Amino acid sequence: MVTVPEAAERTARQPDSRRERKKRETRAALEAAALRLFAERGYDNTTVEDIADAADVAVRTFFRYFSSKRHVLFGDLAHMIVDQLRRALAARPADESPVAAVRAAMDSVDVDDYGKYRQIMARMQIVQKLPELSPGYQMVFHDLNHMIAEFVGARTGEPAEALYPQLLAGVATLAGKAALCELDKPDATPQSLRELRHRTYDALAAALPRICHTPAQP
Amino acid sequence: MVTVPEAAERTARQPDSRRERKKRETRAALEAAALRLFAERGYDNTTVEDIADAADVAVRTFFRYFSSKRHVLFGDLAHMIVDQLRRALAARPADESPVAAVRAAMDSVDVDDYGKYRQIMARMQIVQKLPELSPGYQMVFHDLNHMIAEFVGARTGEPAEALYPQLLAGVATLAGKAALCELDKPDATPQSLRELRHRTYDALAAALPRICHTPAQP
DNA sequence: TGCCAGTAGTCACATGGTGACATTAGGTTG
DNA sequence: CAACCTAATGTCACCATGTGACTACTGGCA
Repeated sequence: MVTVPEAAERTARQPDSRRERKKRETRAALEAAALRLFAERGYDNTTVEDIADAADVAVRTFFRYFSSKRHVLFGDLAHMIVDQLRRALAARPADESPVAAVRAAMDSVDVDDYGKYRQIMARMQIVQKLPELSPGYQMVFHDLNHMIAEFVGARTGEPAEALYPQLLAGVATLAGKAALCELDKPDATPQSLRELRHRTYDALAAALPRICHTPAQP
Repeated sequence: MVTVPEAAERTARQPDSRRERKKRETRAALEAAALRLFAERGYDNTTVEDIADAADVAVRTFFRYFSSKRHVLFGDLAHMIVDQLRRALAARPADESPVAAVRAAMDSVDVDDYGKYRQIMARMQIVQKLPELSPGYQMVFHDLNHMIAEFVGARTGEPAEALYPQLLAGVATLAGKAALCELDKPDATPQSLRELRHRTYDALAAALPRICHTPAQP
C-alpha cells in the first residue's frame, strides 16, 4: 500500500481530529480497564476478553492497540525508554570514555518532564509488585543492558558479549534499578533518584578496573 | 492422593526398574528432539506438536514431562540452582556478614561435579543466544536476585526491596553473569570462572559502603 | 494368572494471538 | 448534500500453548 505524500501531510496536519481523539479514548479505556482488573483480580485471572468487555470493544481491537496482554502494562514505555537511551548514546561525542558516555546518556533520558517520569515509575512499581509478570519487567532491563553493552563494545572494539561491555552495562542497569528502590519513599524526587543513581554508578564503575582490563582512553 | 509409606519405599528401593528407564528415555528423547528442532528452525518455529512427534509421543505427554515449552530448555536446572543456593544461604552461620555469606553460598553451588557444571553452562549459553526466549533466561537471574535480596534483608532487618539488599543481590548476580562471559573462551575452567566471579564480586561489593549505609556487623 | 499403580493416549476446553474480510464511521472533495 | 476514500472496528476462522478428565495400556508383583 503506497502512501501518497499529500495524504500523509493531510493526516499529519490534522493530529487532533475526532478520529484521533476516539483512538486515544479507546486506548486509554483499555489501559485503564486492564490496570483496574489486574489490580482487582490479578494478572493471570484477567483475560483479554474481560479487558475488552470492560472497555466495550472487541477482543480483536484490543490486539490492534496492544500487541500482547503484557504490552498493556509497560505499553510503549519500555520501548520509548530504550529508544531514548539509544539516541542519547549515539549522540555522545566519539572521544568520550564509555563510562562517561553511558553516565551522561542515562542522565539525558530521565531529565524529561516530571509527570511522565512519575508515570513511568509508578507503572514499573505496579509491575514490580506482581510476580507473575516479572519476565516482561525483566525484559526492559535486559533490553537496556543489551543496548548499553552493544554501545560499549562498539566503542572498545570488543563484541558486546565480552566482559567489559557486559560489566559496564550491568553496573549501569544496576544503578538504574537502585534508583527504583527509593521510589517507595514519599520524599523521593527525580533529583534525589538521579543523585542516588550517580552515586551507585560512579562507585561501581570505579571498581571495574580492578576486575578486568579496561580499554585505554585517549 | 495419599502416598502409602510402603509404596514410597518400594519405588525408592527400585530406582532403576524398566519403568524408570523408559521414563528417562522419553524425557531424554523429548529434550533431544526439542533442542535439535530449536537449533534447526528456531524456537518460535517449533511447535510442541513437532517436538512430541519427533519423540513419538502425544502432545499431552510432553506436558507431563515439561510444564511448558520454555521449560525444556532450562529444564529444572534453573529451579535446581535456585534451590541449591537457597539451601546454601540458609546453612551459613548467623554471625557471618551478608557479603561473606553470599560469597560463600555462591561458591558451594557450583562446586558440584564438572560434567553437570558444563551441562548447565552449555544450556544457558544456548538460551542466551536465542533472543526469543530471553524472558525465561532473565527469570533465572531474577529469581536468584530475589532470593539473595530476601536473605540479605532478613539478615539486616530491612525489607528485601530496600537499597542495600537489592544492591548486594545485584552485585552477586552481576558477578555470576560476568563468569558466563568467559564461557566462550576454550580454556575456561570451573576454577577460572570462579576466580573471575570472586574478583568481580569482591571489587563491586567493596564499593557498596560508598553508596549506602551498610549495616554494622558484630 | 490377575490385580495394582503408574504412565500414556484421547478428547474437550480455556486462553493468547493472528489473518482475512465485511462493516461502520470520520473526513474530504465536488 | 452526495459520493467517495480511508481508517477503525467487528466478525469469523484459525493456530498454538496449556490443563483437566477420563480411558487404555503396561510394568511389577503376589
